[in-house]
Amino acid sequence: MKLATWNVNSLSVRLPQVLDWLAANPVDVLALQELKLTDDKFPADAFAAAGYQAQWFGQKTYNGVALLSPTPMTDVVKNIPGFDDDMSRVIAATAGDMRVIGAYFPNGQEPGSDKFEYKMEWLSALRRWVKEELVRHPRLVLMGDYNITFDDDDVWDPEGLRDTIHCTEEERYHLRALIALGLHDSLRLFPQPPKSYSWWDYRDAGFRRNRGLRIDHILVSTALKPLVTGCAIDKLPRKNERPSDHAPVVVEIAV
DNA sequence: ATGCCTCAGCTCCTGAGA
Repeated sequence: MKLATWNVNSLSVRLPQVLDWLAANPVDVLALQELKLTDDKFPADAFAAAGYQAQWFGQKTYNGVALLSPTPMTDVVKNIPGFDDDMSRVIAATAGDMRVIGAYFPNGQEPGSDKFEYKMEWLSALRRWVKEELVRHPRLVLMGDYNITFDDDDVWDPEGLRDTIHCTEEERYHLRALIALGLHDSLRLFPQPPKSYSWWDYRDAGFRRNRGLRIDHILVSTALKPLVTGCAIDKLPRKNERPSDHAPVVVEIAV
């Protein structure tokens, strides 16, 4: 199975690019984040014509997540059970015998802000739920835009950005706590080019200068880890005209 | 320098993203 995650920063704008990408990169599951559209505007017909069924959870202007797959997905869950949230950030489904969670983690804006506090609460709730999901579904993939870097290797300017948003110890604590549940960072299971990032600021020629962050991750459960045969960031779509600021991350699992 | 892009929308500016 091949699975991928991509923050498209408006599906309305990026739909042609997503369809092009799927044509060149057939996958079993694609998780999308930042749809920025309401459910009634989701282009289900366009994906169906391309051979993909969809489950989606939209929201006006902000957030919004979806899962695409050529085969039916079941047991769909939207957002974190038991965590009251007015933002559409999580969609989970079973594809084959694999549980897939696509998530758009809160940005957090700035340490100490209300949005940062919400991010911490959201992360705690996610962890409680994923812990339960892992019991029910040993074969589990948690992928999406985490808005958190693991360490300095994920940051183009570790000194300049130390303790800024995406790079704080509080955020990284939560990321390590997810790992401690029995999840594994797919990308780091394989050698990668130095300075591998998944997001680059639109401003100041961030992509051209490779001033980026690795904040989009695919975590796999311990049962899946030995079956993972590859993981990579696909920088090609970032070179498109009118690109998303994020690049897709792709994992291959021998199941 | 609370900006430098990009996107949505209460659209010709503002808020948010990261």
